[in-house]
Amino acid sequence: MRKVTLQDLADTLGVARSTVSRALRADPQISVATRGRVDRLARAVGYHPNAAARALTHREAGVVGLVLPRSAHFVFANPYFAELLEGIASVAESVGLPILLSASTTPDYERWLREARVDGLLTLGSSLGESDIQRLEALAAGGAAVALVGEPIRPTDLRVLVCDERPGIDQACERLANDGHECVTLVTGPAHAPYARSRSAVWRSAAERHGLQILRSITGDDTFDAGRDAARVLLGSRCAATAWLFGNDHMAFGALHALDEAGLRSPDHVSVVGFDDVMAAALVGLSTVHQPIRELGTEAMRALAAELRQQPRSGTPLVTRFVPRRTSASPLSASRHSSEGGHIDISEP
Amino acid sequence: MRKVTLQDLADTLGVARSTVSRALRADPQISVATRGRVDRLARAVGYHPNAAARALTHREAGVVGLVLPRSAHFVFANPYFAELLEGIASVAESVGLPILLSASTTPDYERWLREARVDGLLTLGSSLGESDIQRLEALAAGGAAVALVGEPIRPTDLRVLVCDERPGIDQACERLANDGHECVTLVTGPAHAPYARSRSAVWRSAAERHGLQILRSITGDDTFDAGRDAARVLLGSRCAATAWLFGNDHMAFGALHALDEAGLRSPDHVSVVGFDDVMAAALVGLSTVHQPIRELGTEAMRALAAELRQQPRSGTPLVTRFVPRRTSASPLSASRHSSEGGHIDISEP
DNA sequence: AGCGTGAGCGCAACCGATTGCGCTCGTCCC
DNA sequence: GGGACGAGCGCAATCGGTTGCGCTCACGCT
Repeated sequence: MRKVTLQDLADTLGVARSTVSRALRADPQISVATRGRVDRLARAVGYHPNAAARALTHREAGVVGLVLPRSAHFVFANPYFAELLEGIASVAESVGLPILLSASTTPDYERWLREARVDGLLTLGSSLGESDIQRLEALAAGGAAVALVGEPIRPTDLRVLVCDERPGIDQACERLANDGHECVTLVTGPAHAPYARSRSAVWRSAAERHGLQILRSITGDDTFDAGRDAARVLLGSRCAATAWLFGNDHMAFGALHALDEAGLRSPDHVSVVGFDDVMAAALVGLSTVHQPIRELGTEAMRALAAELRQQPRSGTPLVTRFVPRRTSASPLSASRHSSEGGHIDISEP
Repeated sequence: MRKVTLQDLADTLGVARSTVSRALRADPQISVATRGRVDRLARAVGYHPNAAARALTHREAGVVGLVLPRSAHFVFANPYFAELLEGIASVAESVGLPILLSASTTPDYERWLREARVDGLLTLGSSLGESDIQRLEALAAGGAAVALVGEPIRPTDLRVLVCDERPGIDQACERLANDGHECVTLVTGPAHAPYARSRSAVWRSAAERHGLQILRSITGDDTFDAGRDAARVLLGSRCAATAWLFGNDHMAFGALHALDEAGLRSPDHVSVVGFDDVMAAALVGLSTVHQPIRELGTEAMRALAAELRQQPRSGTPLVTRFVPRRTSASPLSASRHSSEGGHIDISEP
């Protein structure tokens, strides 16, 4: 792949490099005649300006970094991220900002900024620790363009994109209460993740508001397996809860699988409510709190692009809503065992 | 984010730019004393060499492009790609080659090569057309490093990574035949995609070898919906096949969903066999042809990295095998309707 | 003292594109 | 016919790092 340069074009046309450059950028101070010759030749030989040289003079890479949380396995196994990435990728393509993928847990992305390899960062939250967030804030405070999606934190220099979890969660609790539920179990993300603590708190307050008692509270690492294991524990301990509330659909799916393994079915044995409403939720009939995941991704990418272009931008607020499906119903099944109290209430630290 | 340059370091130390550069690269012709001073200062101010400038002199970007087939939706919705990406991303991280994501259906990747934005391309097959492949071959013939994964084509300048589909498919057909199946249906990917034609041909020859008659052959676009629709058609037409063979798990899942909708169950009504063995397959008990997807991704990335470093590399051959699970069994169910022949055999063009 | 030697560093060109400035024409006007 | 003017283009510096080459010393040797 012999790369053709501006100088090559200039040489074969017998003009200066600068003339070719100006002609290609449609500079009016170049005659239409030469511009035509230049354009034709450039097209003929398939000339494209060297990205590195361009980046050097323009002082911008024209690339944004996408920071994935945790391992690649964690991200790609979770359908929530799949939809999020879909939204992000589609906008990235339409605004012409290629995405550099940071599959690392290590702060590679910080180096990328310092190397000017990327102009900004789009960070996917939902498992960042306090320290990660502080690091990002430091970068943003230093003038870097950083957007954070799905991480409910105090407003700072970061562009934070979230949707309001409260309406959907409130609706879910209201519905459960109306259906006759009184005791529930909460299974949320890791206690060290701010996002998980926030969501957990929202579930708690909504439950309390609607008179649902949280018999037990479990935290997992947001994976399918964590949901499955939590369900096994609950089944094994004969918990009296008539509904299980989850921090995300992925864990809820794990729980449904555990129920299936045990020969039980939701909502007959227990109602199951997720959070996210990933596409598969509709397929398996999971009752869940709908979150416009794709929009979350597109809005985040658009916000970042706007910041890079120094354009102001008013984001449309995103909001959640409860979507009742098969896995939530009245707790009327006879297959439930009532407990005589004494269940341990594991509240997170 | 004030970027600190080599010149800045040189100025504060009172030495030449070149000295700083050499010191940082541990050039022996720089005294240990100055090297120490340089290193210390560089670390103190958090210096990182500008990626664009480096790329310009080194004549390589240190980045590889990842070309996703079709739309972002198509890719991220399919668990096969999730696992593939997982493998690719993990190796990319370990060999220090950032990934530039081409979410585009348009040949952006070609521009990236010409702009020297990437040093090589990793292309995910499984839905490329003839013309796409020819374009890639042209790029490779022009000296570009191009790897193609999951696309069984004739050997060329491309590094092609596939695993041998035949053993697993043969085992599947053998098992079905042993279980007493005689008539099957084949549902594979789009007829215009070489990979799909190849896989279809392998299924056909294996079926023939084991005395399985292919009553009907349907092509879909490899999506969940395509599988669901194919199943609906089959259910509606009361096809006599006792087993449905799929080109991938994703479509098989769609079919299982259609069966569920119809109040039917596999293998009671019909045996279902997929291809890929994505993680979810084990969960739902889908009988399928196992393909080491993650290894496919890691091997492809490693092969590309080796090519970029001009290192020879011998890939380990990857192979498939049949994994019987719940959805395949003997065709003994009474709920099946025998057909009186006359079913149309839709063979692809 | 004179010379050679080599360690240690600076000068400057280069990668490829962009851009301010100045040069060279042709044209028009008085 | 000579000067002013502007269209059209070239020169050269610049972005930040890399690298061949040459320069400047201190030192050791005869």
